[in-house]
Amino acid sequence: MTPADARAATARTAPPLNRTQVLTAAVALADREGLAAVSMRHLSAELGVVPMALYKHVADKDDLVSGMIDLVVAGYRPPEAGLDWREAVRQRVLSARDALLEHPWLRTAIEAATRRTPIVLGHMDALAGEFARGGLSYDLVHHAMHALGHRIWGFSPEAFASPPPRPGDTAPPPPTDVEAEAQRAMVAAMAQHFPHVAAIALDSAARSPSGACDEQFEFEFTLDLLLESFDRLHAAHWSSS
Amino acid sequence: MTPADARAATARTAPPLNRTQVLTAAVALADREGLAAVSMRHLSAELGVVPMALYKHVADKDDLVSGMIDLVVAGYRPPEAGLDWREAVRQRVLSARDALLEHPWLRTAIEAATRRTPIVLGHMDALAGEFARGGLSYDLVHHAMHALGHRIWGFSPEAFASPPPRPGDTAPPPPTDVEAEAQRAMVAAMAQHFPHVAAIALDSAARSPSGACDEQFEFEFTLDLLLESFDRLHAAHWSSS
DNA sequence: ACCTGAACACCGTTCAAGT
DNA sequence: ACCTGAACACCGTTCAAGT
Repeated sequence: MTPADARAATARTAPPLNRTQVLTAAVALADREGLAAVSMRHLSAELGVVPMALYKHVADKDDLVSGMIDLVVAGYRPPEAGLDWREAVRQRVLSARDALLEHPWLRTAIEAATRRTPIVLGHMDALAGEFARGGLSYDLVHHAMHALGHRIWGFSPEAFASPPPRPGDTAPPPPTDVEAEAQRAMVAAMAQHFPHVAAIALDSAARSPSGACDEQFEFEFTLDLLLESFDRLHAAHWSSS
Repeated sequence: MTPADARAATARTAPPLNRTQVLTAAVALADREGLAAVSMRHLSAELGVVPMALYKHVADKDDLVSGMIDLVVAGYRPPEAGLDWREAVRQRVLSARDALLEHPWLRTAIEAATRRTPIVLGHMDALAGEFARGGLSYDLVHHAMHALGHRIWGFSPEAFASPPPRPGDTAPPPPTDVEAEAQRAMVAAMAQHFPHVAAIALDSAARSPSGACDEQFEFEFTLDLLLESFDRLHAAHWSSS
């Protein structure tokens, strides 16, 4: 079905496109096929419309991606009222993490983002506000936000973990015997050349039966480590001037 | 000058291209015009060669970028021998940071990278090795690496800072009077809608005369905060099993 | 107000061919 | 062994035109 056909089929009944529809479709497309699949041309085809039609609702590609981020970030849940600042920050960050697990493309999108929208600023402000209401000086709040880094958005920097699988990828076929043998050799070579990385992997495997690093545990552990550090600095009468 | 002309001009004297030349030229191009300018076509034109010629020295675009990262990471300086583990980690991370300041595109490249090369694994292993030689359990080393996150590569996650200027961008023209007025209004609106972000900016400006956040100080402060946390967990007899 | 069509200046990568 | 040329299937975005 060409865009013209699709348009003709719905010309009488369908209301004109609007920004929310475009962004919602973009998010759904990214969820399904990954961020790389979200091109102006692919997205427009999905909406039964010519590529240039999108430019009425979105300034350009950058604005489209910003809008997708906003749509998700706007859904972060605020914490219950009356919580201790540590717990309030914890809940905000874990809520961000929930959204991220639903939308795996969000990590890449945020890392590549170049604009600071009001919604995004609002999230940062809310988080800074929790610290400030807890009595931390703005100097310490500043340092705390930097130390949290991308955990603010619900993910830790992926310097150590392997890259996540993308939805577009097909599952790898089961290894043949010679491939399995080659893999064993690889692991042995790894252990020889990178003994500490190998030791960490072994230790981690021994700790969790699944063999993989427990990402959720790791995230919460590091988050709590940071919160404790801020608390300690705060308790040490870290002063603002 | 077309690629053919360039080739003809040097056909007798120039030796054939090799991988190192391709990667070095790619790094220089990225330093000069930003990572976005490093396309197979642009790079090949710069080398006086047809795009497909690069594929003899590089598997594909991903391999090209991996090679660029390797070239820089291979230049990270190892710390002096006999240092305390905390100081050794500190020096490795600060050396990574030096390289990053020379190559601003490195942050984006590492964040987008999908392959784990031996050179990159080697850096992670060296860092994990410093912790391990300090007597930390591999479980704690694992957590420490996660907490360091992208600081391993010399940058902190840019969740709070504004995106860095790209070499390709032209400097903005000086603001006219009405623009300056509009900017003042923006700042006032910021302070109203995002009071905590504004307070942090004000506090930071009061602290450093330049008005901007002192990135280097911030980086080292957070790095030291993390190192202290690991040390404390270590001293608390954090056990491995 | 919203969508279309054709065009422009780009991409990465294939294949078969040259020297 | 290394480089070329033509082609394919894509991009984002412009401009002028339709309804």
